[in-house]
Amino acid sequence: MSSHGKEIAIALGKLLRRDVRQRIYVSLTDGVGEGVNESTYPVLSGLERCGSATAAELSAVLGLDRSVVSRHATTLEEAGLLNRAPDERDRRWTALTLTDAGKRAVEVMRERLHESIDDFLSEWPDDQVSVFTTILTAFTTNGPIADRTP
Amino acid sequence: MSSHGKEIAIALGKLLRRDVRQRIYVSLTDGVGEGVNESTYPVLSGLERCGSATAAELSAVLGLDRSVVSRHATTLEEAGLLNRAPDERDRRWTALTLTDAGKRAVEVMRERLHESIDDFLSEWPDDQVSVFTTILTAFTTNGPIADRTP
DNA sequence: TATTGTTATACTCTATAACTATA
DNA sequence: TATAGTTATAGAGTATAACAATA
Repeated sequence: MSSHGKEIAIALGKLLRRDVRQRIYVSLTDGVGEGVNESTYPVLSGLERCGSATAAELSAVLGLDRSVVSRHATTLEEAGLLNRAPDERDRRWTALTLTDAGKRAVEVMRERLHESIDDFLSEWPDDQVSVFTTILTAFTTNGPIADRTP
Repeated sequence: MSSHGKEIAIALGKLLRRDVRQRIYVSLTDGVGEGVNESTYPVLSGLERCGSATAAELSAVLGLDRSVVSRHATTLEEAGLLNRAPDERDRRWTALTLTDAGKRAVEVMRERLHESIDDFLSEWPDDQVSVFTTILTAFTTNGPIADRTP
């Protein structure tokens, strides 16, 4: 019944710091390729998860305006990491799809991320890591952090 | 020996989203007072932890440039939440100190934060919450997120 | 000479608004 | 009429640079 709110609040505060965020994304994206940075990474990553999507669909997933996604898509397109194509379902839409180079870039960054996380977690017993993962996932899905808009 | 890197990466990605960050800080600072927002909250909160500090000291703690801290301090000073005073230790310095109103504001926000976190965590067994807290704290202190500059 | 606080400036990122095309 | 994509504009926040004051 002890209260961990304070400790968690401190840890959360660190995570939300701009310089910390920046360091995370720089370590992820450094040297991966032209146009890949803190801002464009989520578009690249989100596209990999969705397979293929429109700017509007991605904007909902990423919590960004569709105009922002469109601009980042242009950057990534110019870098040869994604393609634009007319969407057959509705000719108002534009389907965004990763190129092979785009897929490779995501692969590299994912591996960096997962490896650095797993490296750190290897210090802890696996059952404790499972608990950590479960609660952290719940925290960002149903917790005080989650979107409550219906 | 299972790999939780992927799940944690997804949760982390959500936490780092701008709209999520904004929602967190709005829920914390909403209605607390003039000038209290996502940008100035860390200054207020950091000052509460340090007791009294200069802009340069705070800037190191918060990961911001001292010019930014100085400007936020002006905002908070104008709102009556902190005071500037010459620092006796060195007359080049300016000591920032919370006013009573500033202390009350921090108190309100801290309570909101801790309560919402504890509320969420009440669903989980206390020993699991302890594990979560321990690993999360380590994650932001020694983990892949932490500052490695000596 | 070096450091703090402050201010002015430039840069980055995002949201909003407006326009075009398609339904 | 309504919605997606795109582009232009404006706003917020930060870092950098420059200056004055003090050590």
